[in-house]
Amino acid sequence: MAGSAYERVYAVVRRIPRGRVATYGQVAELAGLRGPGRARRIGYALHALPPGTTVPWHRVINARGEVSPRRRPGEDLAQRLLLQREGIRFDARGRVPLARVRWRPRGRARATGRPRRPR
DNA sequence: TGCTTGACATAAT
DNA sequence: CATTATGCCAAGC
Repeated sequence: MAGSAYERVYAVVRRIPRGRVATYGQVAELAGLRGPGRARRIGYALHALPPGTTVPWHRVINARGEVSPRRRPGEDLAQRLLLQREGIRFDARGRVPLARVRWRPRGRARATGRPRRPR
């Protein structure tokens, strides 16, 4: 039930508006999981989603602005089509301009389009 | 109970 | 800018 790390992740993904995308790291941070490595769990959580879910999992992509290459060929392609269907354009390299389509949650948390972590 | 894999991220080359 | 190597944590077997 609610309270699980997965539920928090799903809750965040559900807030992603149509036509916008979020990165795994961004979702992880918004879900309360911070730091490197947590992003990996986001993919795991989404993969655990049951069929027929209402969670817009396809709006979650990697930090490169690219659809993560998955083990099953074709799945990533389907994700790309879903995004294109929402008005998101991909360039020849299969990447999306994150600066333009990245979801910017306001008031709820930071993750403003600023680089996260100075080195 | 312990090892391997994984829808990633970051730093280095 | 692309690729390679390493780190992190949890779930699956």
